[in-house]
Amino acid sequence: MIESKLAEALTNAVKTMYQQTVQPAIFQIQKTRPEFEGDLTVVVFPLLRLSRKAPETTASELGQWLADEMPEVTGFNVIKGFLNLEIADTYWFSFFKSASDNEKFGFKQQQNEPPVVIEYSSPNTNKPLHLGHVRNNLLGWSVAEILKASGKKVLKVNLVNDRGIHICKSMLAWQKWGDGKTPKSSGQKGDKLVGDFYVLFDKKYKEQIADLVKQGVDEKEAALKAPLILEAKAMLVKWEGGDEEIRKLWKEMNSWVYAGFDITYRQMGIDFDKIYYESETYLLGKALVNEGLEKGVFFKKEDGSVWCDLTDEGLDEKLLLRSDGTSVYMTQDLGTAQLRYDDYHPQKLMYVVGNEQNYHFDVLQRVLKKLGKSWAEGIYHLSYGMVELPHGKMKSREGTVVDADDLMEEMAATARRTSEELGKFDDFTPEESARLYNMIGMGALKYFILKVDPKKTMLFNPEESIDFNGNTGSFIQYTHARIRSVIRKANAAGIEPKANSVSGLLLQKKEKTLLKLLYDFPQVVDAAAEAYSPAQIANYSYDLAKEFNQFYHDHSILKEEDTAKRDFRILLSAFTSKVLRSAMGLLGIQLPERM
RNA sequence: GGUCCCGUAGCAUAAUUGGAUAGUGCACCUGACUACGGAUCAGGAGGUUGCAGAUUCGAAUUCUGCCGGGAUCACCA
Repeated sequence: MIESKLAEALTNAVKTMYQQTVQPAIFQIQKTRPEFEGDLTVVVFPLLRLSRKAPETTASELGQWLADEMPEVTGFNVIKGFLNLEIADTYWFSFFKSASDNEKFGFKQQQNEPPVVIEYSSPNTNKPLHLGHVRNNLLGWSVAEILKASGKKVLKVNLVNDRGIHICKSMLAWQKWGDGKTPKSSGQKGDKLVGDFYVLFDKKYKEQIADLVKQGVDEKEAALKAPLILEAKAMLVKWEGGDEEIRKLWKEMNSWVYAGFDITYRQMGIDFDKIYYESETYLLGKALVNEGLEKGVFFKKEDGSVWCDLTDEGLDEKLLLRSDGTSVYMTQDLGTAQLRYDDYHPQKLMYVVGNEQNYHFDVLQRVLKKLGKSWAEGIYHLSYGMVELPHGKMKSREGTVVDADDLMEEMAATARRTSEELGKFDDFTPEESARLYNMIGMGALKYFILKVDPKKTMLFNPEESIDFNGNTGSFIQYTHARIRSVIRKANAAGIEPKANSVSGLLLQKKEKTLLKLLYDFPQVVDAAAEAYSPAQIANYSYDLAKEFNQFYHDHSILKEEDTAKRDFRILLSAFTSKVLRSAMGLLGIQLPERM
């Protein structure tokens, strides 16, 4: 890499000219802004204490040194405290030759070190997936892929919340009013069917509360005493007691939900290496709590409830076991964390969970540390912002929840409409066009969501839907399709150039900026992995596509008469399409040959 | 009220992590070889980066205090 060579040369320069010994890392070498001449820029302000000279003088001296010492440096200019360096075309060409054929360009080999376990999705089995899950799923999947690309071993895991009072509510409603309805008998998707019964429960429960209030019962008390909620609680006790009939129903209804989730996940294009179920792990937490009691790091109150005192760390006391001995959310998460650690001994335990749970994960880590689990240090909560609608948050009560399946279908339908308006492709079979519209719709959706910095709250406007023009997934897909079209044409004309035959050319301006941008890709992957940010990959992809379009606009490719230039441009285009595919692949977005 | 997060053009967003004149898209104007694919390209207009201080060669970015928005502080998950 040229940057490290420059840093090394600068280290020598400082040693020789200014008699100072420094680490190469102190040199700030960045891309030269397009409005200035040059390729790379050294910021000299931090070096003034070494040179004890004016910024311009220091920059000139260092620039001269580099120009003398490094054949790659063909020129330099100084503006204020910025030393702009020109890098030889031969350097960029040699990069081009070494990288353009490499399918894995930008991807590191897997390092031999403990894995990263990343949990995402984490659905409840009482309702279908919605827009919030979509952001979660896309984010988790993409971060996992980016980490893999940066050389990490990664395990994607899902934790399904398949037990608890909320599940019992759906079950109870189905028992009472379901008439034996199944996904098969009704033709309804399993998660939707179960979700409907959850909603039905809520409706009937509210009616009961209202009746009680009419009879003069206090509203809070009514909520606790309504027959339906008592039944649901009784059912939960039965479930925990292993009641056969209840367990059977529970298994069946959950299986409907899983079949429904599978369809949604498949359509979304996400997957998991392992699925944990809370019903299988919730007991482990209790053992940990007992361990803490024995060690004296937790304490029991008079009513029998167990707590962890975090007041000396600026937090509150945290409940770990109810007075009746049943476990709470925290208890379960302690258990699953331990299990996950035992399963994989990971270097990092990541949780992709909304920022509403920041406090929960802060507490989780602290409690585990109190238990003396040194691996708790590796817990990382990848906290992301909520998705809001123009009128505010999604509220199931107000019917403003955006269903994941509906959304994806709508996206594909919009893609179809747009394509038809533009009058494309009569020669596609129905299957081919369906695949394409799906690819475009999902690409738009994924890009729209992933281009936003994870930690930011984002706004989603269903009416305006998602753009297909400008900074969008479709723009990048279109760019790719156009490149592929050029290459098809070239191949059809019998032109199939090889990278190592390219030589003796000078880079045109747009060729150079494009090539330099391609050169950046590996660093972008690293930075995105470091920051857990698919948004950085999305922004890079957009810049790259935009840059290519400018190049494409300014220069002829196939019509270029100088065959050496023509061949180079074909290869440069092919290289671009490859990197676009790699980058967008990290976001789970496919790029079509035609669109 | 305590703790944490966020305020960038009408809207949506970026800024190489403290670097040059704060980029980009949508929407709005104006243009583009009679298209190697116009879902494209070029140009215009739009900003006191919520406000006020502090730190320094240099601040959207760090610190302090306000203002505004959100989350959380459950024997819910």
